[in-house]
Amino acid sequence: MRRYNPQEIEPKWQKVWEDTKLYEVDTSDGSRKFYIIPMFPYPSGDLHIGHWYNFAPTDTVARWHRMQGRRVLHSIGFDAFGLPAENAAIKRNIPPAQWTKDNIAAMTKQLKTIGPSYDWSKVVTTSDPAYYRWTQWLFLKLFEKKLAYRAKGVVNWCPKDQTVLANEQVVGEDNVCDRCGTPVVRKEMEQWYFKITDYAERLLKDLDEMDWPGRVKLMQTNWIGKSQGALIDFKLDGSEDKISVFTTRPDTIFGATYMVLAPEHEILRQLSISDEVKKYIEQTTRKTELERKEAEKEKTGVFTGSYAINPVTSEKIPIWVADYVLMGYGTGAIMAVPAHDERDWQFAKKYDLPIKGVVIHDFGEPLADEEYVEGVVVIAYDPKTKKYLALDKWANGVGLAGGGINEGESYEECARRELLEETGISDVESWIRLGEPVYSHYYNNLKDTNKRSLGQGYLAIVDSSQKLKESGLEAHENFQPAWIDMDSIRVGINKLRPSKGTGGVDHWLEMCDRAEKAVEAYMNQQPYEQDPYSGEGLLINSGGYDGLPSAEAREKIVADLAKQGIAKEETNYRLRDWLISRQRYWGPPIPVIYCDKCGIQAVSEKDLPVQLPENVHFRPTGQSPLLQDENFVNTKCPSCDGPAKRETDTMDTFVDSSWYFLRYPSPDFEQGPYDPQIVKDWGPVDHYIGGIEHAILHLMYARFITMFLRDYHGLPFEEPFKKLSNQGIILGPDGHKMSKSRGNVVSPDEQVTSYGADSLRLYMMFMGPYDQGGPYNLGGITGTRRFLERVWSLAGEFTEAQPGSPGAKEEVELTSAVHRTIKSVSQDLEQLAFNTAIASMMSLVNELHARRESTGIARTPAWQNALDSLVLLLAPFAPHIGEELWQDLGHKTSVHSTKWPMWDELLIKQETVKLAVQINGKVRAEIEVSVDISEAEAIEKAKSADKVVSYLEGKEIKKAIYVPGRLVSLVVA
RNA sequence: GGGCGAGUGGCGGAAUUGGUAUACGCGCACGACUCAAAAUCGUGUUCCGCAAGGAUUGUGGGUUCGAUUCCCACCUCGCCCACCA
Repeated sequence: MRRYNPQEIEPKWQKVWEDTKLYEVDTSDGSRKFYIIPMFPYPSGDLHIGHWYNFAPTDTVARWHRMQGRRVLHSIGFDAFGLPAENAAIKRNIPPAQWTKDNIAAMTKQLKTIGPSYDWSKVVTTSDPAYYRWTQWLFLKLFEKKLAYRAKGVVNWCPKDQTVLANEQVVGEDNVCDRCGTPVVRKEMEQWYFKITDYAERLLKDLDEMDWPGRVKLMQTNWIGKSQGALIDFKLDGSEDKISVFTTRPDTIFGATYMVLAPEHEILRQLSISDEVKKYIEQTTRKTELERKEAEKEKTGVFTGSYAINPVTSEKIPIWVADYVLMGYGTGAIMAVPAHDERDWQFAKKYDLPIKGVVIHDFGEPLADEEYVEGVVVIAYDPKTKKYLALDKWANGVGLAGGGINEGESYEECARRELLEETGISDVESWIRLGEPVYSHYYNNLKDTNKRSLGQGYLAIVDSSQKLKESGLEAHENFQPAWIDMDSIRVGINKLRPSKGTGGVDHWLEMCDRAEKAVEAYMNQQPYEQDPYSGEGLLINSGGYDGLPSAEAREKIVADLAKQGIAKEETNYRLRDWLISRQRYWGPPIPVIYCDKCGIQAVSEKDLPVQLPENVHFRPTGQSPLLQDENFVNTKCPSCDGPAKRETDTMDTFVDSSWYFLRYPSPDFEQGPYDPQIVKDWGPVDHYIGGIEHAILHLMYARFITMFLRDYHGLPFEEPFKKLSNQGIILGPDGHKMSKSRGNVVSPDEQVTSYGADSLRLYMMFMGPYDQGGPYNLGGITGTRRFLERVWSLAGEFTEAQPGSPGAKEEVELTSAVHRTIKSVSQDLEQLAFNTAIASMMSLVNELHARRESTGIARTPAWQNALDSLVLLLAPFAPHIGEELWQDLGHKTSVHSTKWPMWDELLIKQETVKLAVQINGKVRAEIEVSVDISEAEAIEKAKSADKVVSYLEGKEIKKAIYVPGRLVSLVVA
C-alpha cells in the first residue's frame, strides 16, 4: 500500500486545479449563485496562523456550497494601501509600490499552499490604479451629493504616525491610535469628512433583520448610540434669550436645580462673565483630550453668575460652566438633575447645589386587582455588635419588621409601633429615615391578595442587649426576631422571591442597601443621603404629574411644553462623521483641486485616476510627501484653467475596503466600479467571514457606502453582507497573543511542511468552536494527521481487497452509520460547527476500523458506498487527500464537483434502543428495547430489570415516567 | 461604573423544546509487534474507593421524578463601551 505523503499529493492537486481552472466561475451567469469571501488581508508579506484560521474554514464552506450544486464565487484580494508600506519605504528605502508588490507575490504563493478554491482570475488589489480610480470616483460621487465635505474642527492626531485618525480608529482607555498605540492629541485642522451621520437611522434599523452575530449588531448599535429625548428651552433670567438643552429624561425636569454649559458654548460670549469664569473657560478648552480624561474623576466647573428659569417650576436656577458637558453632543447645554443623574449628583455634591428627588422606585410588575397600602419597613442596627435585626424563619426565609400605617399615624410613629410589636424593641437611640419612600407590587400569600404598597424605610440604632420578643405574632406566627449579619439577611430575603410580584422582595433588598449606607454615614457622623436614582419609577414633587410612571410622564411633559412652543421631541446619535483624509503618501489621492479664484474644485471624472507619483521623498514630517512633489501639486483649475494646487492628503484605507466586494464579480470592468448587471446578479455577499476586530470600523463603513451606492448608483441592495460570521482569535501555545517578542509564534508554513496543509486545516477546525479561537496546541495536529492516515489506509485496503459478498447485517449497519454521519456533518456545517462535524467523521472512521479488524474489508457495494461517502464528506475540509482518494476509489471527475451526499432518515433508524432506568432520579440500570415499545411495556420491562428489582423491594411505586428513546424514571417510597 | 459572553477530566472540548454528563481528540499508563526505538495496533484513563458503592459541570440556594441546561444570589475570567445628558 502507498504511504500517505501530503508533500507529494498537495502540490500535485493544487497544480491540477489551477491548470483546469476548476474554481473559476463565469459571472455573466448569475443562476444558483453563492458569493462567499473572507475579509481580504493586508499584504504584510507573511501569512500568519490567523489568516489560515480565516481562509481555510471559509474555503471549506465555499467548497461545501459548490458540492451542493451552487455556482460559487470565492475570491481573494489585497487591502494594499496603508502605513506599513510607507514606513518600510522610510526604513529600508524601497518604494511602497515595490514593497507592496513583492509582498503580494510572496503571500499569493503562501496562500496557494492552503489549497483554496479561489477564482484567481478575480483578484482585487486596492493600490492598483485601475482600482483606486474608482475609489476616487466614489469620492467624487459623494462630493456631488454633498456627502463628502471639508470642515474645520478638532481632530484626533497621532503624533507617531503623523496623521489624523477617524473617531473609530481611536481606541482604549487612554485614547490611543489603533495602529501604533500612541496616545492621540487633539488638534484643530481642516479635513475631509464623509457624512455617514445622514445614514445613522438606516444603519441602525437594518440591523434588526440581519443574519449577523448578535455581538456585532450590539456593538454597532452602541456605536451609533441613538437616544431619544427632547429639546427644551430654558429662558435666561432677565433677558429674552433662551438656552436649549437636550435631555432624555424630560420627566425629571421638576428636579432640574441648575444648568450646565460646555466651556465652548456660544451663549457664554453674550453673558457678562467674570474674569474667573473666562479663565476657567480658557483653561478647559485648551486641555487635551488626555488631560480631560485624567481629570475625569474630579469634575470641575464655575458659576457664571447668570440664572435660567426652569419652565415648569418657574424657579431661578444657576447656570454653571463645566468640563463634563461636551459641546459635540446635543446642544452643549444640559439641565442638571442631581437626584437622578450620577454625574450631576457628583457635581452637585462638590459644589453644594440643591438636590431634589422627583422619581421614586416602583418595584415589580403591576398585578391584577391590587389593594393599595401604605406602611413602613424598619431595620434595627447595633453599632457594638455590628448586627442587624430582622425576622428570622419568616416563611422559611428572612423578613424585615414593618407593617401598614394606622389612621392618623405618622410614618415614624408607625415605625416605632411596628418595631415594638414585632421585635419587642422599645428603646431606640436614633431614628434615621432611609430616603424617599418606594412603591412595590407584591403578592401576599397569607391573605391571597395583590398589593401595591408605598413604603417608607427606617433605620433604628439600638442596643442589642434589650430583650427580644420570643416569637412572632398573628398571621406569621413562626418568625423569630434575631440579630443577623446583612449578607445572611439578603440571602434570606432572596429565598422569599416568588415567581410573580417580586416587588416586595426587591423593596426589602433596596432597604437593606440603604440601611448599610445609612449605618456607614452614622458611624462617620454624617447625615444619610439617598444615592442618585437614574432608573424608571413614579413621579413625586412634580406638580400635576405626581404619581405618573416616568415613561408616561416623559411624553406628557414634552407634549405640554410643546404646546407652549418651548419643547420638541429630538433624537440624537453618538455617531460622528467619518474623517477620511490622511497626511500620508500611500493611499488614493483625494481628487480635489484648490484654485484661488474658483475655490474647491473636484477633479473631472475623465481625469481619473489621480495617479500617485512614484518617485517621492519620504520623511515623516507631518505633511504628506506629496506636498514636496511640485509636478504633482501644481496643476490647472478644471474650471478657469488658471494655476491651481492639488489636495495632497490621501484617503483612509477604510475607504478602499468599503467597496472591494462589489468589484470581485467584475474586476476588469472599465466603465464603472462594477458591471451593473453582474453586481445585480451576484450581490450582495451571501456569507462574509472575518475577525471581530472589524465589528465597527470596516463593517459600518462598508454598509454606509453600499447604502449610498444603492441610493444613487444602481445597486439593487442596501446591505452588503447577508450573513456574517466571526472567527475567534488564535493564541500562542502559552495562551497569550502571538508575538515575536514573546517567542510564541506558530508558523503555519512549518506546520504544513511537517504535517501537510490538510492536517493543519483540519486541526484548526477541530480545536474548538470557530468563533471562540484559543491557544494553538502544538501536539493537537498529530490527532488530525493520524485521522487522515486512518482514512488513507482504509481506502488503500479497500482498493486492494478481493470482491466479496456482503452479509445482510453488515450492510445494514454500515449504511446506518454512514447516513448518521452524513446527517450530522451536514447539519454541523450549516452552523459552522466544524469541530463536531470532524468528530463525527472520526467516529465513523473508528467504526469502519473496528469492522476491518473484526470482519475485514471486502469489495462490496456497501463498503464502496461507505468510503465514497466518507471521502465526499471529508473533501471540503481536507481537499487534497479528498481528491486523491476519490480517484483511488475509481472516480474520474473531481470530488469537488461531485454532489454532496444526502441522508435517509429511514436508514438511520435502528431497531432497538437503550433506555436508562432511573429510580428517584438516579440511573440504576439500562435496558435494551424495541424502538416502538409502548409506554406500559417499557415501564414493565424497567421494573423487572436485574438491578432494579432489589431497589423496588418493599417499596411502592408512586410515579413512573417514560421518555421514548431515552429513559424510564421510577419514583418510589 | 455600564453592557455582553463564558466557567465541564491533566489539556482542547461535546451534550440545551430539562432526560444515561465527560462524545471526539491530545496527553498519560499498560500490552502487542520489534534485537531496540519510532511508527502502528489493542486496552484503560472524571474523582474517591480493593470492592460494593459514593461524589462530580465555578460557589450557595430554589423549581422538578429528573438540572451542565430554567430561576435567584455570589465569585472568577474575557470582550466591548465608558462624563453622550
